[in-house]
Amino acid sequence: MKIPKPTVRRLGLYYRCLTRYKEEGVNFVSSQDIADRLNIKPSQVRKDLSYFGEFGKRGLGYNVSKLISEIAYIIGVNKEWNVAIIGAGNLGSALANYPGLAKHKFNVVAIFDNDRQKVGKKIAGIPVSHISELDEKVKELNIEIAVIAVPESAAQYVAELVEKAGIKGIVNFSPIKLRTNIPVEDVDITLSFETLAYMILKNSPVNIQQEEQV
Amino acid sequence: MKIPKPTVRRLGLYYRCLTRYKEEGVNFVSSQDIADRLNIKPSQVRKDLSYFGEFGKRGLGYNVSKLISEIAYIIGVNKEWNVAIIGAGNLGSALANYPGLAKHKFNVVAIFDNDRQKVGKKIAGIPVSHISELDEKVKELNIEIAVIAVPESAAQYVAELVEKAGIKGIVNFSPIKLRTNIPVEDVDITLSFETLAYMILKNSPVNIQQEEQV
DNA sequence: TAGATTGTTAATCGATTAACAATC
DNA sequence: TAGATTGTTAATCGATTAACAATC
Repeated sequence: MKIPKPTVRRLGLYYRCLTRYKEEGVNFVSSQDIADRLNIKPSQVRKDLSYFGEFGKRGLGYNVSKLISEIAYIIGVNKEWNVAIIGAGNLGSALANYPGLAKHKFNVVAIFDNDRQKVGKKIAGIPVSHISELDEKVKELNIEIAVIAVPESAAQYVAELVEKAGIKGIVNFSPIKLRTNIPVEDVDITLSFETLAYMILKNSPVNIQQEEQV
Repeated sequence: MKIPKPTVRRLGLYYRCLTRYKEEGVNFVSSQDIADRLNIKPSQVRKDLSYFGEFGKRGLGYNVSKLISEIAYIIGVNKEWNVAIIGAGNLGSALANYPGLAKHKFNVVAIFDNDRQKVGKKIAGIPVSHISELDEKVKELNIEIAVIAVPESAAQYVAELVEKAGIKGIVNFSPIKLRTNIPVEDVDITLSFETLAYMILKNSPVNIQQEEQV
């Protein structure tokens, strides 16, 4: 069955929401409870879960611990992932230092750059390797995910190297659409700022733009 | 007229794509040209632009320079935006140091934290202010956008402070859904990794999960 | 049993795409 | 004029939501 992309993304949100409920000592929740916290509709929650099985009890709701482990299994959060960061610039270093990744079992185990000056230097305790060592390190360290944090001009080329090296998926921070045969998730920070800028302009009550859009 | 959210986001993509065409010395492009580079359909491009006006010439296409300035005006890129980062942790410092923002005229002019230890220290040349100075600095520096890079537990509270201070929009890096009356753009890095993880699992040819989803 | 809440169907809503007359 | 490409309508596709029988 075809699973809608937004459903997959929401699965991650459910996972977190349920983790919070568990921390609060709650054992059972209804789709309504989850929906309220996430600002969505309860039928959305039930529909999303129904793609993967029947996890609830009618009249009762969902067992929090059980649902957490079901979702963890579906989205692969029950597994550790080894991650390589390509590009040891500002963004790359930031991600290597970001504790949120390791917390979710995405372990940064290698950092690559094409600048020989940077090779050998440590970022977040990890020595930077030259990009030419990619194939070797991917096998050695069992790397499955690559983060692309290189300038736009190098991104497509790097994506191809990454795919050839046998990496299984890419989180792409560069602002271009990569052409690959492996899955890519785009995180486009600048685009988010631009979208926000548009929404702010549209929001302002006194605004020439407003007129044009009506 | 109601503009679809995806259209607004694509406007940013068109802007970049056109900028590249301009750098390449191209004067006119067709919707087909743009669509090819972005992996979308030409009718999508024309439809998106049509929400805002008639910018092309039939038989000829679009004047690159003219379309760039039209889109810049629509999404507010022709304007400088002053940005405050709330949270001087790893993510906050990374964003302050990220040159991609200033390049797109999103100028980080202030950084706030509630940790007195950090106040006064400089990040990317900007001294960290205590969060209690928010109102004052927002007026003084004409801050319109806040970046929320604080832990989950503080995010909603900070969002309310930000709104009260008169900031017009939020880019939210915390993993919770903020309840505000001003526009919010969510950048959920961990969620992107999780979504990728799911896609990788689904992609693997030999996989127990695969069975369940069919 | 009565009340609550699921899982699922069908209706609705919104976004994408194809098709084509208009026109450069 | 002939060829190309727009702007826009209508058809299609996909995702969300309401509604409700099933059932704990």
